[in-house]
Amino acid sequence: MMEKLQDAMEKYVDSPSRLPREFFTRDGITVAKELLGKILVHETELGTIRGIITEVESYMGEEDKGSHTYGGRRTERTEPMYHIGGTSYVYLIYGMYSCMNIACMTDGIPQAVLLRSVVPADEISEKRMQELRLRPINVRQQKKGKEPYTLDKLPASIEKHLADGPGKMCIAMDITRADNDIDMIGSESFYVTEGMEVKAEQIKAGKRIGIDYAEEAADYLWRFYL
DNA sequence: CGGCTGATCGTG
DNA sequence: ACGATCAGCCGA
Repeated sequence: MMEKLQDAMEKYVDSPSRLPREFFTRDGITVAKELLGKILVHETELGTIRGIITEVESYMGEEDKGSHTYGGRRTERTEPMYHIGGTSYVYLIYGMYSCMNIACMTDGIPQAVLLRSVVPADEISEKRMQELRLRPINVRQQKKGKEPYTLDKLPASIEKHLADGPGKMCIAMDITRADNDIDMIGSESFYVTEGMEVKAEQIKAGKRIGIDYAEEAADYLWRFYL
């Protein structure tokens, strides 16, 4: 596939280092907090897309009632969570959206960080995110017989909420189940790099979203955001 | 801004 | 049957 000149130039001018294995082979809370401000990079059909990570959640293994691995549920779906730190776990939620996590710790310990939100790291990434977000919305517009939206006429749902949720983030960065169970330390097209400096006092904490069934674990402050 | 609803399908 | 969700619509 041809690499666009713009991407080649960006890499030449600015190629921050990729996070190493040791970054991810730590506990899910430490990794979650430290991922804030780092850059998620996906090289797609549209070109390279870079997002600054601004919101994450920790899922803490077989004892965590909020986790897919609660009680030791090791199935075909949850298998990537059991893999070594730095492995992606992308799954389908509500039949139509993807959610992306990065496994932590070593093999056999299913802790992970759910990536919930990013903001574009540069102008070209923002454009590409907008284009990707337009697609499913315009499919619906088409069905309703309405005019499709364009980059010049973005709906409010994209203008104000480009990638601020796990499903929206995956659409904006073209992350699908094709990106599941990938070792992000070695991948040429899907990885995390150093990003902006984040001080401890910039990190806020809150309850995790959408796990009301998790009893006492629903109240743990394992959601972190800038 | 907060609340509500329908959409949609792999998983166990 | 059930979600680690979202867009669009409504009312304040």
